[in-house]
Amino acid sequence: MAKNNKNRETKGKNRVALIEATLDSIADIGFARTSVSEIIARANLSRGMIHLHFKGKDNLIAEAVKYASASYYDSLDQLLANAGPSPQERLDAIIRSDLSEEVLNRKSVSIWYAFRGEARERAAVAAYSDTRDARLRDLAYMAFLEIAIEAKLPEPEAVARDATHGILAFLEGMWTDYLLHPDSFSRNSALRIIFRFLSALFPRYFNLDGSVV
Amino acid sequence: MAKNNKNRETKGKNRVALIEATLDSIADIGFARTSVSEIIARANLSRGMIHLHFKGKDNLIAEAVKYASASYYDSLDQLLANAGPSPQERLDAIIRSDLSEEVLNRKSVSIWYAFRGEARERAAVAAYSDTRDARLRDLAYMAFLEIAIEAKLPEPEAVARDATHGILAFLEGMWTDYLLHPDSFSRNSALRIIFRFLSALFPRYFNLDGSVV
DNA sequence: GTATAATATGGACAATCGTCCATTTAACTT
DNA sequence: AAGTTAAATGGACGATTGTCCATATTATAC
Repeated sequence: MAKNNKNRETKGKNRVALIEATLDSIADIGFARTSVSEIIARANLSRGMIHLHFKGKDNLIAEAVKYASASYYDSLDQLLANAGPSPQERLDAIIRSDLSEEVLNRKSVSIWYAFRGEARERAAVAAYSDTRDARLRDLAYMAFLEIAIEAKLPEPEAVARDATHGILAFLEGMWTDYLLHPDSFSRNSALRIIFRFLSALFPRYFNLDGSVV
Repeated sequence: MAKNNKNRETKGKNRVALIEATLDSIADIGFARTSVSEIIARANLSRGMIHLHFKGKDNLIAEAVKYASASYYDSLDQLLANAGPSPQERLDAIIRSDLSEEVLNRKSVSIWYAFRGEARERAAVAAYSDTRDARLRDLAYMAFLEIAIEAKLPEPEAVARDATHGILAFLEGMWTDYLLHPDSFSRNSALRIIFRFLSALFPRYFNLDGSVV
């Protein structure tokens, strides 16, 4: 037992090392230039390791997609745990988390866009992130619906649906902004802009600084 | 003279054929799998043509970036020419154009994201699109500023700046939406969502269907 | 119609790709 | 301590990469 654990720990260590070297390479030099030689050089491991752990490069890439997706949602979940109870506080947490340095940084945004840019990997990304993406979407929808009903807006479901779709598109757009202009990108501006739009839609629940309780 | 023209026409024809074959391949199978062999097969031309017209693959890719960028802005400009005179009509035109089938379609969105995903090509994309992007940004800013001043909003410059940034991020987000879910994406939903947010910010200038005159 | 120059072809080339395996090294069991 | 199993190495392999050139073809000029 103890032996197996130790063995598996070592094995797992190099497995993860390969995945992280792959992601590093993709973030640094792009998907197209990320070769087996590049990956093993970054991981300081020998050629055969990829075959041993993943049976081939394609599988390694697939696992890297899974890993990156899981990392994103894990970070997000961790930050979301601190959200206040009110719907506007929950939305505030979603927005701030998705724009936080822990979730949105040069490496993560590069990796995310690299995978999306490759036709073959888009399906893999979708497969591994759609269920959890749906959960996030649901979280936002419920919060908006609560607000729309309490604010006695007409057609609260339609408002909540559009607001949810809108906020997620907004966040996506901010990620693109960061990818294309990482130096001039400002998290505070991004937050203020989103909250400006939200405060126009739900004046009593948001202002330029975030949620109002 | 006449000879040179005819020669140059033929030459130019194959030059463009190579660029378009490159873009087709990138859209279809991604950047990483787009090889010289793949490109010449799609263009029905011989191996040496890439060297003759572009001196190498890297240069062909660079020209393809330029070409794709120019195509996008050309389509956009053409559609923007039909915009009405009022600021809200100009913004309406920007939004509708950027989400029109002519500008936003499976091929264009695939190409755009493929280039952005490749670290090496991000700089090239930025170089060829930033000046014209700035023009679009300026167009939107001027329109929003006009509205914000006329509506007597406090701090009209700040409002216009945020609204501009916000709308462009919104549009970016909708493109991502289309990339990830091309089948379920709805142009009408995208438009309604954007106009819902805009009508909240500027109630007398927009409603759910677009600009109000 | 012949000469000249531009355009196009397709294969040769070294370099690199990803896969796989014979071998060595390390870990664990008894 | 010897034996057994798992992990790791690094080179061999054929396939494919992008570049480039000798050659053929076509278009223009004289």
